[in-house]
Amino acid sequence: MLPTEIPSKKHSFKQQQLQFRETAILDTVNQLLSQKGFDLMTMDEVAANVGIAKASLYKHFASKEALAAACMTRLLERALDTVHDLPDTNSAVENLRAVVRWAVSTHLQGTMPLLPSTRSTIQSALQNHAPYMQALGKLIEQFAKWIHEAQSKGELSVTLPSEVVLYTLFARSCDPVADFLKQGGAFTDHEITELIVETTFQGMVGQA
Amino acid sequence: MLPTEIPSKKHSFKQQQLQFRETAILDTVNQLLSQKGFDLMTMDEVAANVGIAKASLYKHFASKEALAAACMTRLLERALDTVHDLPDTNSAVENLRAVVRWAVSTHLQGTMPLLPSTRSTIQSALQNHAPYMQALGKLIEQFAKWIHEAQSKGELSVTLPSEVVLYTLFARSCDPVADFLKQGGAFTDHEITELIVETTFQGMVGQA
DNA sequence: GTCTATACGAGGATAGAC
DNA sequence: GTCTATCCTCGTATAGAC
Repeated sequence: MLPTEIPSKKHSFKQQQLQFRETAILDTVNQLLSQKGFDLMTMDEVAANVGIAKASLYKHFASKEALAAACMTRLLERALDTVHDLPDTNSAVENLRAVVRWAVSTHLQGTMPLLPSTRSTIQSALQNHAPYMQALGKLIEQFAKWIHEAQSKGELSVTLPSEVVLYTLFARSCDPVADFLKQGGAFTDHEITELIVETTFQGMVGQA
Repeated sequence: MLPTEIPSKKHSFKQQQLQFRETAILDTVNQLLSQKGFDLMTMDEVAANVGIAKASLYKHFASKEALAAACMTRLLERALDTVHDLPDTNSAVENLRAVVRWAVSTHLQGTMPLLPSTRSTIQSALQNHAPYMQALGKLIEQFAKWIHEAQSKGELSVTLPSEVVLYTLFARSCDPVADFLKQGGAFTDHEITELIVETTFQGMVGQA
């Protein structure tokens, strides 16, 4: 027995509207997560900013954790897109620098949800969210490749364990230095980004 | 009219006990602040860990904010002590490295309260707490001196604005890289500390 | 100045009408 | 699947006895 009351055209339109609203929700969450982090973000706030009732939020996402996980997954997929769009002509280090540049500048625009520090309650929710973990795995795999290549070419210190490089890349994406410098008001977003990329790769001592 | 009922000896003893308990409270808070940060730390937890009733806590400190501020002030005073105890033979850069080393290793021991990121609610409470701001001012002054000296000697990149160096010093004290590496279990605390100090000053590229 | 008990608000989540 | 109204837990802070 086929359903008779809903033509497929209207169904597709409904689906689109649903999709549209979920995108709006995730945009709001993305913004709030970058401004206040998971623990300080409230569902009331999310609902108010989206312009819907809190109960409606729970029709789209089962919990605050699920909402944050969806948002973080979307972020990782965007990161993968960014990585994919890098020019083939880049060296491995140039790619790594480009990723940090993208992350810091996203952070400065206020659209970089705080990456799960060891001190937030999302941490475990993320680890149980398969799509997030899968995207993260892909990203890490790509980074590991570049790190290895850069080290074998001498573009990156060989004495540095690759984990240190990997974690440093992630950590710089939410480096509070960016916030402090922005708050100071003496630099443009672009200048701040370059300063952080530079200190990350060249250090504060600079070239001898 | 002098008080008659309390001999000065007993009074002093009472004072000592009070001091002792407050130290115990601050030790607990210090530990909890480094494990969970301000927003996730609860007063129930503090009271339980100290072994006193929550109401008693409020006899010593007026609010959660006041408690955190006292703890952070004590931390800054310890930092000042550390700075003061550095050998005179050190160069400016060596002093800066020593400070980062102290901070990271304190962090790894679980006794480094998270420095006020722009995303916590303590931020404003700290700015209104005179003792904290005064200690912070002294520390910044000393750092600024060393940064200037190091740059004029060419021990630190001259193209780097001093604010960037200053903020980076503070940021590395609560660098999540340390937590990630510790969680990985592949390195000792000492190794982690040296890796972070090294990447902070020499960068990931290393010496050409 | 320590305790037990409680007031009070905030926030995550749900009920039930439309 | 959107709304209003409500539940319930947790966390800050205080009251009041000893």
